[in-house]
Amino acid sequence: MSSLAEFLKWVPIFSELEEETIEKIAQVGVRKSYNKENVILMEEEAGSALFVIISGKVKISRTSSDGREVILSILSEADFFGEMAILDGLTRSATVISIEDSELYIIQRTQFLELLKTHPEISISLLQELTQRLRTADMKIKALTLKDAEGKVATVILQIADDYGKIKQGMVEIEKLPLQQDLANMAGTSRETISRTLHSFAKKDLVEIEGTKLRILDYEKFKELYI
Amino acid sequence: MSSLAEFLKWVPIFSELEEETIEKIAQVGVRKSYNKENVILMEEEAGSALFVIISGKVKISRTSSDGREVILSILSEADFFGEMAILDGLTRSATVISIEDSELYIIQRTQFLELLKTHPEISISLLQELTQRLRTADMKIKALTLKDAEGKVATVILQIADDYGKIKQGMVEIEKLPLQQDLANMAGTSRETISRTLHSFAKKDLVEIEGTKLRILDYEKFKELYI
DNA sequence: TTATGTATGTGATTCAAATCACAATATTAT
DNA sequence: ATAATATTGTGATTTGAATCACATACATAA
Repeated sequence: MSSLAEFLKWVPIFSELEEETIEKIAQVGVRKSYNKENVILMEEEAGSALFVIISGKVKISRTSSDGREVILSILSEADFFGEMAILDGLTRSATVISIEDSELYIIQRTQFLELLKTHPEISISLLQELTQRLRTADMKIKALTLKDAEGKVATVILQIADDYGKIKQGMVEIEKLPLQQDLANMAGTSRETISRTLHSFAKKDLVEIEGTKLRILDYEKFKELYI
Repeated sequence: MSSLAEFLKWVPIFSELEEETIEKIAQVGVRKSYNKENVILMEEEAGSALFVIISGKVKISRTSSDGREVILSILSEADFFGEMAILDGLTRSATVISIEDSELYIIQRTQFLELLKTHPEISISLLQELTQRLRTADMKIKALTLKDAEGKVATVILQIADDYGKIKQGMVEIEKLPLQQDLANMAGTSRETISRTLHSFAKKDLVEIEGTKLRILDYEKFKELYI
């Protein structure tokens, strides 16, 4: 089994498939590397493909006419994107930029649609993934609508922790917190508010900050306080 | 063909199916009527089913601990809800309340999953619908993050117009605008801000308000100004 | 019809958070 | 190592929109 196929087995939407099918998938796409801060996809761009992240991290964002940015999500290893344009044929609604050196596996639209047709079980996994994303989006809308700055920041921290936090002796540790400006663009606040809020969390002994690491000292309590 | 089946043919996720399949679907569910302002589903409730709106309107909302409400969407005839809990098996994340007398068609989880298995083409339509919802959610997140009150109100007005506005001599008319408090809960602003903003739009000759009707005088211009 | 509740309009006030401004650190390149 | 650049911290000020407070208009029921 090729190493690419080994990897694809870990991608949720493919994990239910038989080995031979995965081997086939490992042949229809191409690998491509991107340096940090490279634009992978542009808003309004036509043409479509499914992108699976082999390694690295990317941010999905939308930008306003005056240049301000909202980061809709940060994706990493085994996550995928590009499925919306494939499914409804409309142009891309967001920009994708690598925030670390990244390697992607790219499957063209037609090949992916073919896969969907021949392997309906992929649809089910996809439906589950989209459902999950909708739940997250709804949660974000709720936070943006009802919570104050502190609550919004907490929501973003919790989301990052869920996505790639590691549990270390009862605490949840985020190895490498995004830049404050990126956190601000995720939370819908200003960079200064992120700085002040993180320090206020630390003063309340809810988190511990050490360089670029952030530890949530009592995850359950933190969640309860701000969800 | 039963009148219920006639109706189901118009529901996007079923529209691709053969007549006999639709007849079958028309037999596995039950019809149920709800008066205005009835709670149809509660947040955190377990158990699941797919609900298709035969007539009427419902609002999907989430409520904070202090009672403030975000309206995530308003659905009407041929729209459906409840698919998230079915697909991922988690509890409901939102409350559904009728805002008009409504009639719903309810298909239980197991029956619906069975349908999905035997008719994979439903998955594709479902994927398209969820994709559409994700696009809308992302747009909302962008608006809530980047736009000022005026922009948020405009976004909500445009969304309502897209959902059930009617084109009348070049203008887009919304027959029955929701209450200002509901608009506020959709836009993430206060009721007073809705009142002031709508009047400001009217003063700028962007819209015309007549009782409960709202006409967007130049839809394209309005869109361009605020999207 | 009158009254009783519901929804809307609008000024005045308050307040949370954005913005501004700049110092203090970190990080990266030369 | 030193300079150059990027990131973070923090006070002071401004500002947009929430809140408060109440008048007016509109529905619905008695």
